[in-house]
Amino acid sequence: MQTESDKIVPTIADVARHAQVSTATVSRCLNTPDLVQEKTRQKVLEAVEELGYTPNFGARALVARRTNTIGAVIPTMENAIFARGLQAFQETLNARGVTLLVASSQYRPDLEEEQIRTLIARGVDGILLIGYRRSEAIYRALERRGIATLVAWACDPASPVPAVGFDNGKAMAALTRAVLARGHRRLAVISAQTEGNDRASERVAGVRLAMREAGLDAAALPLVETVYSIDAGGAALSDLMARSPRPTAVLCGNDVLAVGAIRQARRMGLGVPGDVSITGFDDIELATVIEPELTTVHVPHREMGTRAALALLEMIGKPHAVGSVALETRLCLRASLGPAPADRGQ
Amino acid sequence: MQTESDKIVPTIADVARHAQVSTATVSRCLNTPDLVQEKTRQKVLEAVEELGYTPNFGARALVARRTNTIGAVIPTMENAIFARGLQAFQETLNARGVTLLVASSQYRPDLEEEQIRTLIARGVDGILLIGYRRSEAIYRALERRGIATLVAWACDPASPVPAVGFDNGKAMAALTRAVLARGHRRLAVISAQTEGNDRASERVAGVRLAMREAGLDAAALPLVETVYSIDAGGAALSDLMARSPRPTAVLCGNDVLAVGAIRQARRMGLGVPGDVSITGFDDIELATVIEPELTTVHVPHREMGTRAALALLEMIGKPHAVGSVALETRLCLRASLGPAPADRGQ
DNA sequence: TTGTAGGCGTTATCAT
DNA sequence: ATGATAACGCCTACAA
Repeated sequence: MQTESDKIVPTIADVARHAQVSTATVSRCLNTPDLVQEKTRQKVLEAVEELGYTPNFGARALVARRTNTIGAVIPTMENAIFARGLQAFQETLNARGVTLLVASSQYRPDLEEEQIRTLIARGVDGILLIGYRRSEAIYRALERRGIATLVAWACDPASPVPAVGFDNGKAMAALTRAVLARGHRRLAVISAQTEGNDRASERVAGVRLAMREAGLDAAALPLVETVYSIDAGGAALSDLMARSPRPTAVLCGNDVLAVGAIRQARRMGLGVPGDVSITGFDDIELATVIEPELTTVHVPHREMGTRAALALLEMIGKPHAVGSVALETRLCLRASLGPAPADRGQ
Repeated sequence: MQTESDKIVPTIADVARHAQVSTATVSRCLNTPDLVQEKTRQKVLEAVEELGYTPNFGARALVARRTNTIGAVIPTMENAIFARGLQAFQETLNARGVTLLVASSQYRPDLEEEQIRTLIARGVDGILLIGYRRSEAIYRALERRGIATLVAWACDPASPVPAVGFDNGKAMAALTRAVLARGHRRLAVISAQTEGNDRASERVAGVRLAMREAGLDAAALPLVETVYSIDAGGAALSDLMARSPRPTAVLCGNDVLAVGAIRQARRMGLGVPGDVSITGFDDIELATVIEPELTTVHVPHREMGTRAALALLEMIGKPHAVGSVALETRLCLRASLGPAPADRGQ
């Protein structure tokens, strides 16, 4: 029976003693095997095996001044979008021997700042952040320590911070044009909270842009901001449909809200798209599960995660600024968007 | 303009010099503030602020022999179930100043072992694992280092490894009984890969158990094992419905597969539950988005994540085995399960 | 090819 | 209440 106090974590010195060599030789066997003779290497590796030795991470980080760790702060994991991108991000890092440290901010700027500081303190070599909007102080802290910083899920080539993302506004404007092309004139929007969330605000701005292009009054656009959930999307739809005049098309800031809106329409006895067209953004699996299938914008989440990982690794290797990458999004026109119903004077 | 070489990470010595005290005093100010005079503390904290000092994690871990880090290895983040539980797990840890290190195994035992070893090397204080099934060697390695280990998403009180989870087999058996009670006699199952996945195998075993209780031939149960995706669930349904005799109820190992099966039934022109009843497991949001809404088993994912975090922290505090916790699951009877169609001789 | 020894940044144990 | 100093485990000149 092994009790707690028995726990023995072997150190490099134990291995050295066991193999009858110096600690330096052990270290070399593990880090630069070719600098040591076949025979001694054999001996050392055996000792390593036998003792179950693993280098102490802290000690190694202390001297190497690198942790082989990358941090990511995302709003929440409980969201297919981030989960999918993050999974790809993680797989890519992992394949290169880099560990991922994840934190979530729950969409709260104060929490995000705290999380970033924690990651800094942990000595991450690089960090992935969602969107640009945060305090200058944080960016300075990162820069001062030479921590590679990359933004994802957004992309503004004008920003000095490199990004791997896409143009939220442009994509939403394109979708809005497709809606307008079907004759809709009374639009409404259900959005995630725009406060402190540049992705959400840019999407709303995209709708407004397309409306202005079409000569509509963008300022009058009915807009409900709400939290991220299916139920919230439903509640927002109820709200909008109670207004007068009723919108004929409701553009949602993401698929989750859109699915909630469709479900609510169904419960209210409204036909989609007969009575009201509904669109989403992201193209997650949900989009083709709902009936009618959802018109949305496809975002290459996995590609974004993978390329973000590669970009970050490159920045760490040679810390000279890499350029931003804007990935292409794609309109997915599905049954939830139809022609505007004939105007019956209301 | 700041170039890379300018990066200066202040150390405790810099702070000490700045505040004209010893490094010991600085350390005390940060860790045991009451052991130092108000006046000097003031001075030190100012210096800390001014230099933007953060203690070096590696150095601290080296001497403290604790990292305040907990690792988790989950099959994938790209799965609402794990994402949700993990999010709660993370929030709870975070509130207590502990950082989460996440790795994913992509359902591959070899990768999982590698990930666990990486986490061990990083000096995690504790680790969360999904299900029990893995090599003895890994459990030994964890035990030898005194790393608190907890299993989630499963719960076998007989195992020496503590768990916060639920009884997959019992829950699935209960659901199966509800299906049988509606007159179904020709059941079939769509499951995730059972190889190396105790949650999946136990669910299948639960179905068989309930069948035997009802005097049915459990060995003859049609079973399709497939990967985790909506499309795969659909393909599996096609397969099953092509067999003779056709099943009247298809029990799926999780909601994602079930939703895929329902969508496929819709595409094949089959009525659910008129022609075939379909059930899931997990009760994720998807379950009430699909039409008809899905009969499934509700699992308290967030509660599981939170309690797992608390249990792990407790184990780290005083390393004497804590007991396993079996959470209750709940049947959610919804429209996708109906009475067995009248037998028309085939 | 291998060994010796100094130092990485912190904390904790002694003194003072 | 504060300061000097010895670990902690590892890597890497530098020496042999």
